[in-house]
Amino acid sequence: MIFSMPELPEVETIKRDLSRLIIGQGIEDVFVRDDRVIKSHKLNDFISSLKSKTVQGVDRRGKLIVISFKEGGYLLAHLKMTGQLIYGERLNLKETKVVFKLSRGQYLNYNDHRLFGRLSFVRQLQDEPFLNAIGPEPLKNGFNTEWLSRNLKRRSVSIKTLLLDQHFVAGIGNIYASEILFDAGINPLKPASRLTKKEVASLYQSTLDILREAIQYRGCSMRNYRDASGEEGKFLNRVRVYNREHQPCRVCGTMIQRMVQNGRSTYFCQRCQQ
DNA sequence: AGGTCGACCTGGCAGC
DNA sequence: TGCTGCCAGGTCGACC
Repeated sequence: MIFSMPELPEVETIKRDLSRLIIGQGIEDVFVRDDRVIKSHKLNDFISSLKSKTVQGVDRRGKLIVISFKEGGYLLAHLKMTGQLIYGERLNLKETKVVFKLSRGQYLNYNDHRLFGRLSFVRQLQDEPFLNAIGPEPLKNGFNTEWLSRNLKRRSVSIKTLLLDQHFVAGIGNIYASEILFDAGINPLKPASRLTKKEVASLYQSTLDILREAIQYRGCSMRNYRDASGEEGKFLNRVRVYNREHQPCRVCGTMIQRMVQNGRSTYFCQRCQQ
């Protein structure tokens, strides 16, 4: 079993594919096979709110997929670690938790092996607390060296831990946090407030470079995600440090190390990230 | 209020 | 073989 571990680049890839596939389609029926994935208070409300709605847009905020409807309201999907949105024929797997029947005879399947992910329907985006609380999009204008420099100063936690904090900046997860810090040449243990001006500039540039490269390669592991072109995420072949403990650094040959920060694995090169 | 840690889940896998 | 316990990681809430 291969999982996707969706972070910003993976969710962005899903968003782009779904935009192409489901905009304009109506939801004819909703089959909930496990109501634990539905965040709304009442299951019947969730189903009746979505039936007969027509998809107007598919967007992304951080790692959250936001599907909007012509009639108003939003379907929010947070895939957490093992959630998948798969378009095509109706699936009947053990991990298929919700199935949407669409108007062109195809289906949108929500799979979630470990049940961490959640679907919800909200009338307004403000009704979702997560959306009100998360930080800026790293690939948009509000995120820049001045903003970083100003906000890093206030935080004493390690820079790796801070990059994972969705309230600080949206969309970065455990894989890309390690990759970004390696690319920037910054030690993951360094307190955010102690980054030099030069390191802040590197962090900004590496965040953009790594996330853009990952999106270009369709993320890390979308092997179970089917789209019209049948492509898979290929960024895992390009990671510099993630999951590469005891393997040589691609830059200097030093063995990549793994350590645990706040219960999460961090991969880094001791020599390149002083 | 910032920081830390366990809970939520399931299955693969190492070790005995 | 079969058991135990660790590991994967996003987010929330409890606690200091």
